[in-house]
Parts: sequence; C-alpha cells; structure tokens
Amino acid sequence: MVDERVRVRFAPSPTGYLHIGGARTALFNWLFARHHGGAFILRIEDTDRERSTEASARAITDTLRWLGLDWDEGPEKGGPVGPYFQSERLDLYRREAQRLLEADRAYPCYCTVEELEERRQEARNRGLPPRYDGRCRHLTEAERRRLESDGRRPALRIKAPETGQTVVQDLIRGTVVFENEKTLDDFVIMKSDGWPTYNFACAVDDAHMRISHVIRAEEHLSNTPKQMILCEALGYAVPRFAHVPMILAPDRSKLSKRHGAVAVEEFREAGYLPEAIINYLALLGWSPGDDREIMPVHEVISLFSLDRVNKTAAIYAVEKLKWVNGVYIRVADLDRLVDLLIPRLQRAGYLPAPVDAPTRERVRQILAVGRERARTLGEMPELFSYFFVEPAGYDEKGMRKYFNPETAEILSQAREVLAGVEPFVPETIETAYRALAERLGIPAAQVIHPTRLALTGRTVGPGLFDIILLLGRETVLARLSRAIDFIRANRG
RNA sequence: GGCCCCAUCGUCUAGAGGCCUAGGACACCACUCUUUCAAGGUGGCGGCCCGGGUUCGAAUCCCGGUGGGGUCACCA
Repeated sequence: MVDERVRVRFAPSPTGYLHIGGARTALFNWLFARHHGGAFILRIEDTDRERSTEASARAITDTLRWLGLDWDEGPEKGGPVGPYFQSERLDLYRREAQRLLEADRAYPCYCTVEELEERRQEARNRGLPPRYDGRCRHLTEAERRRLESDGRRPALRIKAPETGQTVVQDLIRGTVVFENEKTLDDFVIMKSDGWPTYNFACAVDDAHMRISHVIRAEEHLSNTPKQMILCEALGYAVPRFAHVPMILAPDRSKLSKRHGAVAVEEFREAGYLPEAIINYLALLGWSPGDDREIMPVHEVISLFSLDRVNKTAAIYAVEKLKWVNGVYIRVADLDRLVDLLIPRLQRAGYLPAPVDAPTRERVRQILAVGRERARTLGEMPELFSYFFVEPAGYDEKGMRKYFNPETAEILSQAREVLAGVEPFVPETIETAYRALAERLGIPAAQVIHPTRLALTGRTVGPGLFDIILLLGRETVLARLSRAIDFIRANRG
C-alpha cells in the first residue's frame, strides 16, 4: 500500500549524541515511512544556540546513516520544503510570529528571565502550579514604549485559551483530553533574542513541511496541546500524533549516562552490528504479533504498524541486545566481519598497519572457527589474542588440572607427533593425536586439554585441531616446548 | 504539588471476554551433543499490582486505590 501523503520526520536537537531512545524514535518514523512508501524527513532543531553544535549534528547524521536509517529530505540532501536546519528558517518563524501579533493572538512580554524564575519559585513555595500570570497581556502602548526604552527586549507570548479543552487524538494512546485552564498558559513562542522556542518552531515546521504524522517520544505528549493551539491560531491543519513509549533505564528512571552505554555510537564502538541494533530496537515497544524475534529489516518494514506499538515504557537491558548481536555475528558475511575486525586487531597491536593477503585470509579463518563464541566484535581481539601473540600465562585452574609431570611427558610425545605429521591439516592431526592417545592407553581428552592450555594459555576455545592449523607447525612446536619447560620448572 | 500517560515472568513481549492449566524470547538452572567453551537440542524456574464491580464467564470491560513514568523553562 502506498500512501504518498505519508510524511514523517525525526527532529533531533544537536546537543549530544544519538542515544538509544532517539534512535528508536527515528526507527519507528523510518519504518512507518518505508511501510507506507512515504517520506522520512530529518530536521535539525538547533534553536538552542547555547547547546547546539555542528559536531553533534554531524555525529547524529553519521549514526543514523550507519544504522541504515536513510532520509529522503534533510541535511546534505535538501528537499522541497527546506532548509532543514531550524537555524536557517528564522525568517519563517519571524513572519509567522508577526502574523500572530497582527492578529492579536500574541503579545510582547517584557518580564525578565530572573523575574519569571522568582515568581515561579514563589508559586511553588505556596504549592501553586507555576504558570505565567499574563501580566504583560494588557500593557498599553505607552507602557510598552517605556519598557522598551528601559532597554528591555520583549519575548513573544501566545494568547492561550483560558477555558475549554484541547483533545489529542493519539494513534497510540487514543483520546487524551487536556483542560486548557489547567494545562495552558501564555507560553513564549519567540525568545527575546529573536529565536523561536521549541513548540513554536516545531508547530510551524511540521505544518510547512507538510508532516502528516508526528511520531515522537511520550515525553512530548504534554506539549501537544500547545502545538495544537498554535496550529489553530496560525490556521494550520493539525497533523496526526503518535506518542511512543519511553525507554527507561533498569532502575526505571530516565536513561542517562550513569546507566552505562546509551549512545548508539558507544554500541558501535563496542562492536555491535547495525542490523542487530535495529532488530533489537524494533522489538522494544513493537512486536510482529507472533513469536518471531530475529527479523531482517525488510520484514519489519512490511509488518510495521503504529497500532501494534504498545503503550508501556520499556526498560532497556543490554543482555538481549547482546544475544541478538551474537545471532547476527554468526550469520554475517565473513569478509565484512574481517573488514570490521582488522582495525580492532591493529589497535590491539596484534596486526601491522598494512595487512597483506595471507594475513587477511588467516583472520578470515580465525573468524570462521571463532565467531560463534563472541557476541560482539569488541570481545574478539581478547578472545583471539593467542592467535597473534604468545599466551601471557596459563589459566590457573587449567594448570592445576592439566599441568603435571605426567602431562609434560604426554605433551612431549604430542610434540613429536606434531613435528612429523603430514600433511599438516586438521584431519591428519586429529588422526595422529587419537592414535597417540591409544598408544598411551588414555582418552584423547587427556592429550587434547593439556595441549590447548599449552598453546593458548586457556581451557576454552575453538576445536583444538583448528587452533593447531591456524597457529602453524612452527608456533605449535615452540609453544609446546615452552609449556613443557614451564611444567618441569614449576610443577615438577 | 497540578496535569497527563502507563501497569502480564527479573527484562522484552503475545494476549483485543471463553482458544489461558497465561504462549514466546533474553537471562538463570539442569540435562544432552561434545576434546573444552560456544552454538544447537530438551526440560525447569518464573508473571496477569491490589480491591471492588459488569458478566454464565475476566489478564482482557468499568470504577477506585497503589505503584511507576512523563510534564509543568525565553531547553528541546
């Protein structure tokens, strides 16, 4: 089904990195647009001149691109209703504000930030809701001129309705009724510095960008009446609203830095695959309705609908993301994983800067036998370290179990076998190893375990014969000798 | 505090009055496969916030409580 009129937007403010909640909001917008064949628009809400940075805007667009959430209109791409940075749309806001002023739907307010803060504090102390009292609403022309000549720069406030109610028809929440008297006051639409406030810029842009559906986090639900009365005052059609549940930290509080990784960029650095993050996020607050958990994104697109988005805030826990990521690592294209892993191995000092073809092939083989043991790319350098450097030591429990005079003898015989086996491939090595065990009258495991410890320093890992092949004969023989010497010196 | 939203296993969720003895997934615990680990397979643990209604029948509908969250800026 293609509805050309579906136009949705993701509108981050560039004051930090894209966090997991923002990414999920972007994802739902994107899924909705793609499902309906509509347009996904990216708008940068940089009206907070103190906190907005270009670096942050770039970080956010980079991350969205990395996640595969491509936009049809927005930064770097343009579009028919741009510009897509609010800082470049000031003329529009001023024009629209002027219209409200002329229609007597707005008025200049000369109260200072300090005065307002003081009054709010006072109201709070008296247990009253901190609302603007509308004192500048009825200023005479003369009073305005006097205040202005005092050097006061006015902000602009909307004349909000004092009675009646504003009803939001939310696609996820249903009908939400707000009593104007209790929820609205004459809020600021243009700051005294001539820049628009969030609610004003948002309402103006959503209308001028012909946004059909505003899909955003639930924290904006209580802003919606404000934007609706602005639409009414400006003569705009009201978009459809859908407020998606919030993503909370494990302690049920709002997600923040102290809860560990929350920025998508951090997950990228930790070695999560974008498709895994997308899959996980899609399932946070939405489900296909059956028991499916692992779904390629095109399937999510075809199944996605707002009425399957639930209303309950979801607690974000990394465990399931890890599992999803592990699943995707197991099925990912091997060459792609090689490309992703090589820089990490270089950073760990395990590989030289230019990687030659044989080395690349070796990394590929290590991944082939080792990837199912990792849940993130980030774990891999440590997990595979012994393929690149000598084991720094031997696992404590492993030594107690597998290193003793008897195993030193076994290892030395195993070394002889490995020195002679031809060709040096897993099948022949395994056959030779099992023959040795038989000759010694012991289970193969009693040869295998000490060997693994000697070669890797660990008791866990891929199949021993794969390890031996990937280490190469020379390294294997050297590490066995070293282990045998170690045992005789320390555990004899 | 006012206003608004929400409420199913620890977590993510299925559930739109009888299909529910509440299903799946992650995590956890066993067992299994196996040279170890991982992956896989099998099984287990574990939940409808509480109280009233409505109904022959309520996880599902209504009301009230409780709990959690959001929001009340010249931040977005």
